[in-house]
Amino acid sequence: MRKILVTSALPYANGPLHLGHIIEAVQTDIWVRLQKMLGHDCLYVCAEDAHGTPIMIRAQIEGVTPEALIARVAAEHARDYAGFLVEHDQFHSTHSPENRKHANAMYASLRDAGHITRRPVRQAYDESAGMFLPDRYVKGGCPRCGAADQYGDSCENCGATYSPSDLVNPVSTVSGSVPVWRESDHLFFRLGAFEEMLRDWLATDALQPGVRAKLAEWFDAGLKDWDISRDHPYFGFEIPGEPGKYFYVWFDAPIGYLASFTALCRRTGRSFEEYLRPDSRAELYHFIGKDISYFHTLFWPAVLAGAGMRKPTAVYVHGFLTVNGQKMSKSRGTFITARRYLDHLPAEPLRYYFAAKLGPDLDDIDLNLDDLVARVNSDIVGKLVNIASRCAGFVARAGGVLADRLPDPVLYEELAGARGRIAALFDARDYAAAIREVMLLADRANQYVDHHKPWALAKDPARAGEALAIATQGVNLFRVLMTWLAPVLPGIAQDAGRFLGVPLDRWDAIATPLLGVRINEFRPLATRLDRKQIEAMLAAEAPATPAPARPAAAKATAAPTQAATMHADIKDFTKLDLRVAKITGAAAVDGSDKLLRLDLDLGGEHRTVFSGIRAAYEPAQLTGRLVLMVANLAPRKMRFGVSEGMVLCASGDDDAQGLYLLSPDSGATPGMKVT
RNA sequence: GGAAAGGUAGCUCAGCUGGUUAGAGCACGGCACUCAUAAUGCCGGGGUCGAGGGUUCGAGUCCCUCCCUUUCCA
Repeated sequence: MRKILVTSALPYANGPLHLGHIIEAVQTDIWVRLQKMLGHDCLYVCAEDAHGTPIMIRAQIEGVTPEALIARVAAEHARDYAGFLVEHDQFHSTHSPENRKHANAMYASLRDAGHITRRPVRQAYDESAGMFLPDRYVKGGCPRCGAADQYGDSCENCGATYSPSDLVNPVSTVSGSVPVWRESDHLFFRLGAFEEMLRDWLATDALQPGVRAKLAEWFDAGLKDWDISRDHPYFGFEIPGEPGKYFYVWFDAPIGYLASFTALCRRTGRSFEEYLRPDSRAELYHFIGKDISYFHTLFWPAVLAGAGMRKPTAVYVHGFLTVNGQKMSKSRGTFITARRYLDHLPAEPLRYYFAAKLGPDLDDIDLNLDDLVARVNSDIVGKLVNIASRCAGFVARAGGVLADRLPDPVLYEELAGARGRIAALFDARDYAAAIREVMLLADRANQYVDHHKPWALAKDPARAGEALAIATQGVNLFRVLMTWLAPVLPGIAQDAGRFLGVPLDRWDAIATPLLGVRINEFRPLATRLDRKQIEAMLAAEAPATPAPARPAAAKATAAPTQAATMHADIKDFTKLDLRVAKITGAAAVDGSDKLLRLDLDLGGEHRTVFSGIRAAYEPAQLTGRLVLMVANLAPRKMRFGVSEGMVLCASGDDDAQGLYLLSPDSGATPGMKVT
């Protein structure tokens, strides 16, 4: 039995999943489900990618610990994957004991074998925040075209690439201060030592032609050492024997595959060694997007080999997702999170649509929303499910039991006999070709029913048996087709299995038709999509990622809140002294189940405020975060002391909707006026 | 800036190493049928294959230039 271990890329734990994540997860999930149906021992593992500066900073902005942030995001991710019927055998985290153990051990192997070197790196340093700044956290003018407000690695205006020190008037996006340049020692992985091994690996069919070409370019450019350490403060694993230095997030991220698998092994009693030792006969596949092929086709195999483990059997790279022909865009409303999609539409149509467009190579995939509706309605409802729907009545009226034999075994074999070919197309990840073939055969089934007209036969009591036979043939053709789509449409396949009285979970089960058995009442297996659902989704505000202020784009359809009833003039507004404040301390108030006592720094001035947010926030989460406050609210004497202002929160009509502190964007400092 | 992939009917896509009148599904028009979630079947209109050059007896398919789209660049 083939033993197969499959991964898809780890989602980063600083934000929600969007459809770009989902297409990869769906591609992987379909492949895994196929292998399982074929009878192989196939496992699908994934994990949260939980380390790095962006997580640390995001947590600061939200006023929570990194651990709390990644726990929350992990729960959201798990919910969204489940919503799209993506079934992991193990879902873990890079911030786990297993990952620390593997990262340390692999690093030690590399170091002991002489693959690690050390040299100083000059990097932007934010003195007020006390941290080194990744390129993306320095902004400034492009040194080539002069465009303002560009990231430290490349210019979005002219496409130039450079380093942060080249920027004109660089600014830290963490604190808004001007960064200085500081040197510190970094650890490097010496990739060049693995060139020959990588070239050999490249010669196998582990990689698609497009990826190979890309690799050849990298070889030509010369393999550079890879910087795998970052200095304190950093959210990650401290490197053994290197106080104050941490593994770079991209070093321990792919190791997360192994950590997740280790957790699975412990849970199920499998042998990690059997899969990862250099001479393992198990297969290891990574599904990834083309943006991270560098990490997976150079560093990762080299790290594995350097640590005495096997290399991946293959890395399968897919293209990017565009929506309606364009890059997903927040301002156009086409930046679609998984949650937003699921709030308005069912998952399986999208799984089908992605499958119908996914090929074996790196082409980008376009999600055309009108096409989605048309295609799903006509293929799934109009063609496929229709076969069962139109035949079920004849079987039911004849007593609910299928005929004892097929009237057209040749046609049955014509369809069922294609199973090897279709499995091969799915296996080669040419889902689009597989779907085309299945739908062509679905047409044959509808033609068959149409040609033999069971409804005419059923009218003649003497020929009622013939009508049942035709319907039996139709139901069996449906079973064949639905089996093939089970990896793509697992929920519908499960319902179809209930209708047929047998599960559609084995690819070869269709070698023999279903005869002489009772089947169950037919219930609609899929409903049509309505373009209105698409429109509703596009109109919905993307949660958690408010669109940038752009009045012209504001939808007139946005429901006005009841607050917009009374006008305040500018004088009313200027009476309020709104300020940015930093919480320097927070504690529960004895004798009150609602209040927290907050110590606030207003840029030199200190205030104490009692705030009724105890139900929504743990005091420990709050220290250090920035909030907005009304600084000139008349002091109010309370039982517990004097409250010298009020912090601002958003809330719904009732407590159940929660309470949310307001924060300024990064860059604001305590004491700034809000106007 | 360097590089890759793509530009084929209104829409989404097939067209392998160049070879008879360029295909499918959807949409559209006509007919048929009524079992089925207004589903299905049959027939049909519709493309100077991004533009321009070139190689060839012959190019959507090879070469060059340009335009557009998407993506990647440790």
